[in-house]
Amino acid sequence: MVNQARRAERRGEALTRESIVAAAIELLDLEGDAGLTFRALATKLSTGAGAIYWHVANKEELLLAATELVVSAALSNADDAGDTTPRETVRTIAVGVFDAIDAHPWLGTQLARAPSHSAMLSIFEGIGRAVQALEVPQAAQFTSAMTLVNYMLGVGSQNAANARMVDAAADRREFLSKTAAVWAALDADEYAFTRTMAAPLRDHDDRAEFLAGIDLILAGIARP
Amino acid sequence: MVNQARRAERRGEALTRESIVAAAIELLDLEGDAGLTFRALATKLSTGAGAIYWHVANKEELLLAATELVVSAALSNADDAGDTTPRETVRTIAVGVFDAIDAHPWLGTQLARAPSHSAMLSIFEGIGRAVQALEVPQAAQFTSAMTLVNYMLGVGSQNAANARMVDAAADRREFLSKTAAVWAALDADEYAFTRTMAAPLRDHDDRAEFLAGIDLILAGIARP
DNA sequence: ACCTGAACACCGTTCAAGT
DNA sequence: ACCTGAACACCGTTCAAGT
Repeated sequence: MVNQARRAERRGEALTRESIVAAAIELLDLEGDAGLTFRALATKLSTGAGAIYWHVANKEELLLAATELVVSAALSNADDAGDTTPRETVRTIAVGVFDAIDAHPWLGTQLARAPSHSAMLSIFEGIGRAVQALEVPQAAQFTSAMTLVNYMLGVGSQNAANARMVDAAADRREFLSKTAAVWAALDADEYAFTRTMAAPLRDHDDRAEFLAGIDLILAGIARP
Repeated sequence: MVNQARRAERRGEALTRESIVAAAIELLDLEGDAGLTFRALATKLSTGAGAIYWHVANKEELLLAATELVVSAALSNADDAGDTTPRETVRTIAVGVFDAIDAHPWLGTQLARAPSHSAMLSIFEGIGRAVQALEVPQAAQFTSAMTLVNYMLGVGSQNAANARMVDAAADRREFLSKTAAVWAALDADEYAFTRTMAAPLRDHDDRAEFLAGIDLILAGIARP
């Protein structure tokens, strides 16, 4: 009886792995990494916390599945871009991952946390093929692909961390200009360089900056 | 009376912020990220969990202090290297951070988690000065320094994650060769590139590979 | 000023019991 | 087969009470 009531609340939809992962993503997007708890998830799905464990082994597996789903969506978008050069392909994949992390900041944390899983492999494969197409010598392909992917990972975790901060601050622009103010006020001797970077920090565009880094690495790859 | 007994156990040493941070680092090194709890820390320091809060605001501040201490030690080592070229300086700083993360895997997670704090600033400053010395044009300095630091961050979080995995596996070599075997067995169409990278993955040296990535970026920076 | 240790409000996960 | 919901073994953090 009580069961039936519960099921009715979720409109007869059975609890499935897919619906659980989808709800987890919604929760992560809305509340951030800390927002995903089995109790909150259970409430959202009108069920008990324990029920989720029948479909998903544990929290790690749930996060892995969420990551995989979001990344594969981003990469299949990138697939449709119809790039004409390998350089463009690298940029498309990179921007795809960047935008996915922008839309789902928890993804940055997640990718940095479990680099060996399937989402990471897909990214590595896509980048690697483009590197091959760039006619990078066999021996340099590993380093080239890894450098690109590691850079993407670094920016991703930065963005995830920044998103956590911005949550506290009112918005991103304000956050950047506050940080820039801190940089500008640093000790003139100890932080001579960083001080001069306050203005670029305040005015930069994250996405453009990210792509500039990709281009820098591509230039290094192309160099004999 | 009971107080006196406690104090005697820790040999009369007062509980200080420094001793707490040092104990936290030991715990993190020995047990990993999950090993640092206020209860474990209190036991190690022969005190109560609540006592720690008189010296440290919360867990985040504690992790920040631990990160700062380890990074500044690594960077001051790098300072003593007596590099002759800016390229060498970049490599020395990069390797210093790499080795610090190698010795303290939790550091990789931590740096990726809170990029705006003081440890990250010190790294950025060191790299930035070297970039300036490379005579990179003003407008490109921000991108150049950020790209290097983000790459270092990406590798760092990878290494932290790998260290977590290796804990489960017997040792690193075994872990790499197992992962390589998985790569080699991937679908021939879907993972054409990654399959060919199984051998490089198995045989590569982390440190050398990391430096090769730094050199790649440096080559891109030097390119007109 | 500094410390104690119980208590609070959470977690992930398990599992007997239900349908 | 699938779900419930109480229970277990943890967390970080607070705080009245002690010295």
